[in-house]
Amino acid sequence: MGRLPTYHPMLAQLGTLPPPAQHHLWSAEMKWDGVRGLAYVEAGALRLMSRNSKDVTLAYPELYPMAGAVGGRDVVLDGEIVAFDDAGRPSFGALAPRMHQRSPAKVAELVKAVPVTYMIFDVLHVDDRSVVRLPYDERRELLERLVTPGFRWQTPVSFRGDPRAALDASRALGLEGVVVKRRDSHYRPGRRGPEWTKVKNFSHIEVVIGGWKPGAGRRGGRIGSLLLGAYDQGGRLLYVGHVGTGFTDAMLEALHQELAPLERPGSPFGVPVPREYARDARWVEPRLVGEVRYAELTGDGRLRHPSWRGLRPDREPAEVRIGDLFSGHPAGRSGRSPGDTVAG
DNA sequence: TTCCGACAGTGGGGTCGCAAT
DNA sequence: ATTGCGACCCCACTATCGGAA
Repeated sequence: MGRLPTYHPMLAQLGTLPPPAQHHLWSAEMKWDGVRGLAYVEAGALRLMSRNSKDVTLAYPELYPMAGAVGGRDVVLDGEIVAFDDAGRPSFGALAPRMHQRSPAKVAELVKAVPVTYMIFDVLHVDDRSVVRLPYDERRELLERLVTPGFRWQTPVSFRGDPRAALDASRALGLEGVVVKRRDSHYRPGRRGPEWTKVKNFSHIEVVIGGWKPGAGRRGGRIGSLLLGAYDQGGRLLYVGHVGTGFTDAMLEALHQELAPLERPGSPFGVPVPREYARDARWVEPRLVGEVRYAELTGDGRLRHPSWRGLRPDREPAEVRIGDLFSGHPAGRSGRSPGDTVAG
């Protein structure tokens, strides 16, 4: 049998849950926060490829035995490589050191510290046959017959029925969200479309603008990003990250107008902002409050995947407390609005 | 005509490796 | 030894354009 063809992973589009009348057309899977990987099992050997078709096999030796768990077939599988933290939740941060590591000795250390699990959710090819034209339901059935779950790999369940229940479960489990997939859809390699829709559990916070960085390219001469802060118990303005997306051109212009008269020579932050950010920063009096949507906080207390929602002129900067980031906002009541997760 | 998909280009938090300082 | 930078990972988002509806 011939060499396996190369596939590019199909991507999900960010969106909202389908309306209830269409629930029977969709299936929901938990969204695993890790790195995408296509697994090529050929002649009993595993090859793992990243989203951009880089060979990352050497970084994940604990997955090699998976080659013996597909009934001796040559297959191409699609899934997510995930590292779990002590609480049993997927942790991108715990996975990060592995992603670029190729040195066998260092990899071995990392495997021992934080082993990964391959969450398999699709099958693209079996022996000489591409199965991407099979509908999702049939590929799932094939996948579950094909793969024998192991300690370091599994085929997590696909939920039928009300996807809202799956989304609620994802939130309760501290997961990123769900991916809903059309049960009659083909696998479209390398494409991003609504037949795979990711629905995420976002949080919202209010932040104080403490400065901004000039942009580049078409953002040249304008705001590139905003430096954000929140006050701690001692009244110090702590740096919580940047936001550089979510603005329309008009919003950028309006912000520029509002920030210009607030400019000041030194940083308003009560603790040093990392040098690489402070270098070309323009500081402002911390008077403006805005709202930011984000996926989660990093280990350093920075916003991950932040996006700007708009100014909050109704808020006082002094009300913006860092404590709101770490407590008092359990996942689930952290300011989600219905529009985030439910189709309108 | 309007709408949608794909793309390019901006921005974020990270890690690692390597060249320049 | 430190710093800067690009290559990879994760990603959100806006603006644009051409073709589908």
